[in-house]
Amino acid sequence: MSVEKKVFDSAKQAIEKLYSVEILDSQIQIGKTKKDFEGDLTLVVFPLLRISKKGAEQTAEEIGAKMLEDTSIFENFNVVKGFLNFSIKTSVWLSQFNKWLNTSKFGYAKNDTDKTLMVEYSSPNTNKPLHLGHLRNNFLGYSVAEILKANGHNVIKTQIVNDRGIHICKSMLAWKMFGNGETPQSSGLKGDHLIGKYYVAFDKAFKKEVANLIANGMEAKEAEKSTKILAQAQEMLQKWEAEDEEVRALWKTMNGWVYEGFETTYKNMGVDFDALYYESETYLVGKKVVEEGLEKGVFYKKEDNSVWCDLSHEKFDDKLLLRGDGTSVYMTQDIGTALLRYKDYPNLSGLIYTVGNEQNHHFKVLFAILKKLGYDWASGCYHLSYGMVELPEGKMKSREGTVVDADDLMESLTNDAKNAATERGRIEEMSTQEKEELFRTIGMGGLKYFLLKVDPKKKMMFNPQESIELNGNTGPFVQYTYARTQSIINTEPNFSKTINETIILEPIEKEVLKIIAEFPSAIKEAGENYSPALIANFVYELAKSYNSFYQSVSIFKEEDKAKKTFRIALSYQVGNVIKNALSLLGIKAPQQM
RNA sequence: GCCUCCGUAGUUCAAUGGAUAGAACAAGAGUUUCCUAAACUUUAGAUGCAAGUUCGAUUCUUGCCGGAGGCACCA
Repeated sequence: MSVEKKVFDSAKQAIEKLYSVEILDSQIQIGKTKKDFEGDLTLVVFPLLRISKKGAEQTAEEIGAKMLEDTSIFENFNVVKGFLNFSIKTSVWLSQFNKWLNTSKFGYAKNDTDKTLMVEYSSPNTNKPLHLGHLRNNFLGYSVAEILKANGHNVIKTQIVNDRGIHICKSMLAWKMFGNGETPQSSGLKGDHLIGKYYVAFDKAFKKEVANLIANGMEAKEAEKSTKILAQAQEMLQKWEAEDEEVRALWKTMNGWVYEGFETTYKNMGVDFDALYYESETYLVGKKVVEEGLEKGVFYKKEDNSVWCDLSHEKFDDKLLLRGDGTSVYMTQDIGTALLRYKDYPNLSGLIYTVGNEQNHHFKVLFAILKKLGYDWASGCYHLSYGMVELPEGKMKSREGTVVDADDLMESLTNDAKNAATERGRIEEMSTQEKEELFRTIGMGGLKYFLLKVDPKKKMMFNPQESIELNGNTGPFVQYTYARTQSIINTEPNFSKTINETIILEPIEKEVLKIIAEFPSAIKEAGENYSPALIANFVYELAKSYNSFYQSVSIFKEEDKAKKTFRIALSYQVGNVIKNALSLLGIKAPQQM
């Protein structure tokens, strides 16, 4: 049982005895004591004044005295206004510490195998390479999946590959028109970048044609609808839907190039998937469901043959599900994808969509439609909505060339890490290969931490000019702290994992223990809130306090053997917790740097 | 027009309705005969404005000001 839980139980018992009432757990507020006050844990007594019918200080004194009398874990207590601060006996902390030392995967919840969650992330379009926004998405989705696993759930990582549609045809058409048979091999370009080049080329040609039409006296809106090149792309889409052999063959080839490129990028990112879904397959399921829904009267048809869902009871506008010509829209595909997933995994108790907050409305509507179709599992669907990554000049727009490319950014950070490590690192005796690995570990650690330390719900700013900081509240700072702990362990690998519980601790040592103690609740809260940022905040606090300890306390020069052993064991435990916390963020912890 | 979200030091981020609003970067001042100075210590600096609810408000409510996103036969 954790110290906090012990205090909680003690407080509850004391209050119920003192005032002869039963109280709710929510009325007992216990938190860490703020650092300017004396004590370890604090009970806020304000909510209890109605029960005690006494002043704040008097109530606090009464409860404190009772708890001290009934429970043996307290050293003493003090009262400041309505705050009851407890000092916990050092031996209690050390006894906890001994338990942690001998627990594998300290902080992780037990695996309850009956709960399986699916986490969707990434889900790119196959017409252009991945960018900074995708990085936030991927790191977030991957990390949330790891955090949910640490909370004892089974997790299936998935994505929906948006491999069909007009945007794909645009790249294909431009390649046919301007490509002269260029391939990744012939051009030396990564497949996804090659396709992205033709997506941009399409847009250029399209804009040029529009400009010509306007110059010849056409209205702007009219001109945008009248270009030959767009008509050709639409024709290509129709051929694709009709399974025209030539179009399908080209589509397969070009998508193949993109997948090859993506594979490299995902590998560099360190993310992976357990199950893939392709829009080219799921949209057909969606169409079928919509047609069935129409027969059952869940949806309705307009005069022009288009199919709609009435959502007035949810106060949404009606939603189009099939166009007049029978083709599907985004929503149709999403219905099909969800359905297919629950068909493939009937035991899913939740489906988490990691998608940007610009689609908040889309997902509300999707879930409402699924409910209307009568699927009970719809209530387990959750939109993990995250904020956009913004640049100083505003939002990234791929067609305006203001995107930060994922491959470029990862490479540039690895390079920054290389410069920093060559200058400051302890890497002389490493092989070239080990060095390369380390640079990547540090660079990616910096990038991932940067994107994950911010509350996912909030938008965040990225300034390419300033690049990503490697000092301060950063991934490499935490990684460095880990390397320090490993250096200690390597000096004395055979230390005892049983600590004498009667030793006297320095305040900073107790502080480190208190932070370690919070790891289990950090994992729990991060899981409940789908927030890797909580893990990042936690591990930063831990690293900071350990560094402070490291600076002010000598380990190997300590003459008291019991204390020395404790300090080595503390380093060991801090190292373990840092390593595990970082792994929840998808970040590697280097042995030395 | 309607709806949703966001405004915290110069900048980027924290703070289950709780104590004197925390960090980092940038700025200033220090710490290497000692286990990794990618570290540590330290100074200065902030809740958009106005009301309300509360013992207590960055947090809840309302209004205003400022910013972002959404409401498509786009994905």
